[in-house]
Amino acid sequence: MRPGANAGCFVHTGGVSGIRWVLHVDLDQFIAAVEVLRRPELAGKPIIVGGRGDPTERAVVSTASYEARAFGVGSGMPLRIAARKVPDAVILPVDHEAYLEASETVMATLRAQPGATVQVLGWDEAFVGVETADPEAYARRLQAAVLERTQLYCSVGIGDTLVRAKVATGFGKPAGVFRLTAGNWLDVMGSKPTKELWGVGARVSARLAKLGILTVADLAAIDPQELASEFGPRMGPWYAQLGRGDGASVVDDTPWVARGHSREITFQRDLTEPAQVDDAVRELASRVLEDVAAEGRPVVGLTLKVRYAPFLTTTHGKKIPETFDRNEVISRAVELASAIEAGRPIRLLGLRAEMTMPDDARQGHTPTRGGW
DNA sequence: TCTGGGGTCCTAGGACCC
DNA sequence: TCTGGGGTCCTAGGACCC
Repeated sequence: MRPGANAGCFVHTGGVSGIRWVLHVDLDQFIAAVEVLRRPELAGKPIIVGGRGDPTERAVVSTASYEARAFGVGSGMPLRIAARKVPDAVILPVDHEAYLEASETVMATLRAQPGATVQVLGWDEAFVGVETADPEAYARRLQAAVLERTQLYCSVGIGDTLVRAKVATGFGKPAGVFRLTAGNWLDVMGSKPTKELWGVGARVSARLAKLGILTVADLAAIDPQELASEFGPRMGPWYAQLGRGDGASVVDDTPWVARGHSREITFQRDLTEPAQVDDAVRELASRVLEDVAAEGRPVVGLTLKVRYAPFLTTTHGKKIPETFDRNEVISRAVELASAIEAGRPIRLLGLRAEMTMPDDARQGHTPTRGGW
């Protein structure tokens, strides 16, 4: 996204006249739906996908079907607890390749639509920018095309900004279409808690509440600079903008360039021996190196993440001179591990490698943390 | 018998330099 | 013999998203 390249709506002067719209396409219960496609007998059953499909292991739910969600199961919940809530659930292992393949077919279908600019956000969602006089009709055509090509249902949010389109999708689920613009934003969202906004989580909404800001309408009314003292010069004003639903309206199909790659291992039994830690770090380093090698860009930094049982997480990072050298990276990773507290049980280790960025990589993002 | 794995970006504070 | 002010770089930690 390019801040400043962000003029909002305009009227196309030649050919088909229309306003530029942002559509947000989100597949319904994507992972569960893909599983049902290859196992039709599962249709209508409560399906939980997570980890290796074994609810006795440490793992979490990736997706639950609507039938399972009715029992209170959702993404991120420990698999063990989810299994307890739904005794009859079908529990399946995560199959990344299958979802990736389905996802690529969906995205290709979106890109094939006339006039569409597609910005992929993840396996199961994308922004589509388009000029049209009838965005609802265009949304219905997108849904029909995706369904025909993949047998998957999706919901579509229509907006005059990325934020409004993204939030609108929630009102369209399942398989529906909903439009949010500057005109109806406050009518629809004003009374909702700030946590409903894309980019406001539990922590920030709690800090906002302490300032007396409870609803989206409260947040929309705040002077952006007023939040800067609480949240910093960038995040403060950005939250105020979120409250109004304002922001970028340009869908950017620039191919994504990863800043780095990371790998994590959760141990089924906590590690206690230094030798186990050493082995695990070497294993992580070689996995990360495979991912980095596929990019062909040198490593410039390493971060080791350590989660001690029960749930204290620390990180140890280091910049390193640009290198492709495998042994160099592994020995730096092992060095980082020397910061680990001796004798303390370890539940998770993660290693992230940062890479050099190409010169033409996009700069000056609006804060989004984890999307585009 | 709590808490995956893959990402991104922001902020605070210390070190260091002039 | 007691401490300015501005800047950059680096690390650790926090927050959020799918």
